[in-house]
Amino acid sequence: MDVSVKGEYALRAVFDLACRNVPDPTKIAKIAERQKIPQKFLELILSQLKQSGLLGSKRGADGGYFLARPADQITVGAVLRVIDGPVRLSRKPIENESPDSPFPELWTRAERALSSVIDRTTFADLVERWKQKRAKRVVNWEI
Amino acid sequence: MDVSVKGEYALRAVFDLACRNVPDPTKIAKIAERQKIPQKFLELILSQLKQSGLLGSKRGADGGYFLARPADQITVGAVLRVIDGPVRLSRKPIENESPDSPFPELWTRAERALSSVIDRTTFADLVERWKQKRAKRVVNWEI
DNA sequence: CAATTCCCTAGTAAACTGATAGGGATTTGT
DNA sequence: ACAAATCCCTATCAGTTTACTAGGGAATTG
Repeated sequence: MDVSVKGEYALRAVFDLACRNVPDPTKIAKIAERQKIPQKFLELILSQLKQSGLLGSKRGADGGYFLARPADQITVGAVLRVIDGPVRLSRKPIENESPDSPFPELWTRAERALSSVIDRTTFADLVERWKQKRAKRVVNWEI
Repeated sequence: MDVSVKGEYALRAVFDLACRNVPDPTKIAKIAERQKIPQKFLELILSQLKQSGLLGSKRGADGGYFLARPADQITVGAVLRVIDGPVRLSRKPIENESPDSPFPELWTRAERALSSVIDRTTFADLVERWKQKRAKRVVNWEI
């Protein structure tokens, strides 16, 4: 029922890329440093995100990773599903259970509720909210 | 992000008790048999549920387990929290993260969404829906 | 052409999961 | 009183998963 550490790393990494919404590639090392993620571990994560089509990459000097589409078309749910697998409460339909169990319906309702948050929240949303929060903070500071 | 097998066993066991809403204790062995749960494993689960106050028990011949309160006052969420720990998407607040991260807010929104399902669904609800489904099925059969 | 970067495959210690084993403590019908 | 039934408790364990680390190979570029 938890998002793994790997999943959180993935979210932080994509958020990092979404923040600087320039098309220039960002190096793994930079992301790892800024987000405090073990670099070699991050390599695996970014590679997975690339293979699933969320990120693009460029090799060689001045290479790096970048968002494969605009930040408002990448959801939190999409990233989590790539890294942590299907977002569900129960595991695949259980065998030993009586066929008319009351639980499958419960699970679908729970999953819909969850999905309504993570599949409707894009990284553009996250960046926007984050900027607003920062702005507010600065104002309070100045007062 | 998954409910463990142990968690599902716990739900099935409590549901089993909620179905026969008599105050008579039900034996572990009976529940294990009906719900197809390894008996020794179920003992651990029921013991946990008892220590957390959701179930009561009686020893000796004609002993067994029973609901500690009416089924409409026991939620799915309560059972899951006892067995699988706090129902949350992210683990406890992460240290290495920048203090004004956009994620904590996301997690609370997700948890609220999840909670709105599992903490509002009681075992009385589950039993009722299950009975309605059975009834419907029988009607369709007869047609 | 050599430096830089991503890319790929393995390995691995520690924790967690889903059990099983073996008995001990209590109650109860008789 | 006593033996059977039942819950109660601790320990153990194989298998899987998690969170990394290691080491190099492949592509790109200045």
